[in-house]
Amino acid sequence: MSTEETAAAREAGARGEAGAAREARAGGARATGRPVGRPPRLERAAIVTTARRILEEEGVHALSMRRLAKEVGSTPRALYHHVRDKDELLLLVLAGMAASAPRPDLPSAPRERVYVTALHIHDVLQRLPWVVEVLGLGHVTDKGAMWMVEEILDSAIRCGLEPREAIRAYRAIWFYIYGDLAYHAATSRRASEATDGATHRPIPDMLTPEDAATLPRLTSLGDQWHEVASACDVPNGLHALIDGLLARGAAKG
Amino acid sequence: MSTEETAAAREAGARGEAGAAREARAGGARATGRPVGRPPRLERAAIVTTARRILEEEGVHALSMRRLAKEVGSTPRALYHHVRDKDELLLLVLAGMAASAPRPDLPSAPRERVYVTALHIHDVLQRLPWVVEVLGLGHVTDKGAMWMVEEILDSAIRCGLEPREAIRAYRAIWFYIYGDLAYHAATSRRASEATDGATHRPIPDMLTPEDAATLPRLTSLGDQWHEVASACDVPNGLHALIDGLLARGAAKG
DNA sequence: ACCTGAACACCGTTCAAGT
DNA sequence: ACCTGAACACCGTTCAAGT
Repeated sequence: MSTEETAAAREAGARGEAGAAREARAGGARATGRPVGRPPRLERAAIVTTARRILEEEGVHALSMRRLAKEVGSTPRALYHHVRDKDELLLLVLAGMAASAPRPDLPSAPRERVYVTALHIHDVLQRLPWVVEVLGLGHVTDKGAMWMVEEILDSAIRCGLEPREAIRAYRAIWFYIYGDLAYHAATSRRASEATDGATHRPIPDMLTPEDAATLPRLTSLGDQWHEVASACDVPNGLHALIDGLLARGAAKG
Repeated sequence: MSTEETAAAREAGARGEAGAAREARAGGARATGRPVGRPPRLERAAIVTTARRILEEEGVHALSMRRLAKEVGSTPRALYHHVRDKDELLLLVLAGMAASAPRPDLPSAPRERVYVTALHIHDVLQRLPWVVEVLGLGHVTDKGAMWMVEEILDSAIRCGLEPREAIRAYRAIWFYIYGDLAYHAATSRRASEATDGATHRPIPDMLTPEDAATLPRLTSLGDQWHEVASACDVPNGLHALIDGLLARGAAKG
């Protein structure tokens, strides 16, 4: 009971004090020793854990408040005593996710530290497609992931970038990683939803013979497109992007 | 295309519909001249146009089949005679969007052609946030946008990249652009939804004083983060990315 | 304080008819 | 062939009570 309380408090504390205070009060007693109202049957931690399981197993589209209520053996209304709304629930599920992957060993050369950290961000999130979907809703980063931002900023500055250039470099790296993950999340989602033969039609599949004149490169590429598109090019792309970002900083300084 | 036109006009006129002649067309008569069933009151084009207006004015979350049916003066079921499902409707709305922006003049140097085309993609889509949202659902590109892919591939190859390196380069550029657009779409969506004071909290806003030791760069950056993040850095980021991509190709060849 | 059942205002999609 | 009204199986969220 007490361990669950601290777990809930930790979870809530990741984003604010109000939730933690409520959890600490719940099931407790007044100064008189009399229990204060009905004791809780549900715990925030149980709700969040079940929500995370649904997200992991079936993705963000499968998580509804009604479904979640059923799985924790309660009613939709009861959930709203523990989370303000679905948005807050998603934030709570996100909190602490970064800690699920061990922090990698980093090389000493700062340029390589940028690269290895960026690739680590990508590799961790690639295995957690639901996290990418939730981030796509516009939610902030888990605080446990902040060391990665710090590392990229610090290494970029040690490579000669001005602080604000380093911020821009971090953001460019993040947009590239996010774009890759979001693209693959979207295409695999569509592929799994495909009921009939209308599978996903990537760029060159909509070409007709008369396009050969105006789109010769795309036409001649043919099957190579699918082959290249199905392989992961993020290591190569990150190297190119980081080289470009650091070179532009070095040229100025 | 004459007898059935009057029939349709009569039908629609009896219902008090204005502009009935415009709607009388497609499903008309056989070679026999016999009308084949009830003439259509709805046209696919009208449905798609109204859907596009809703998307432009209020974004993808505002488009529902029921709302759309109301706005075209019909019922939800009737829409399904003209589109297979909501997915097909979104595809139809997307088709032809690329033609809405004039094709820019391109410089002659291939490296600059890659850059100008990439920036054009970004600038066009930045003004059409709903398109980004629909693309995020995993839909394919409008065929009218294919010249941009062709241009980037062709110029990259003329810069010395192998065809499959050029594909990878195009994809890296697209992921970066898409990441930037999706990020800004998500944050502005959240900002407009913000009911209470809980506005969007970007990365450094969750720092506490005791984080100064482990996250010194982020701590010292402070307000610079918001300043840099609110400015558009895509031109700079594209230059860096393209430099890196083309240099890596040149190094090999 | 916490929970329940019912309701409100929505979704996408389909059934069974009507014209 | 095209349309309508009603229905099915869902949503997130809230009201009015019960314990």
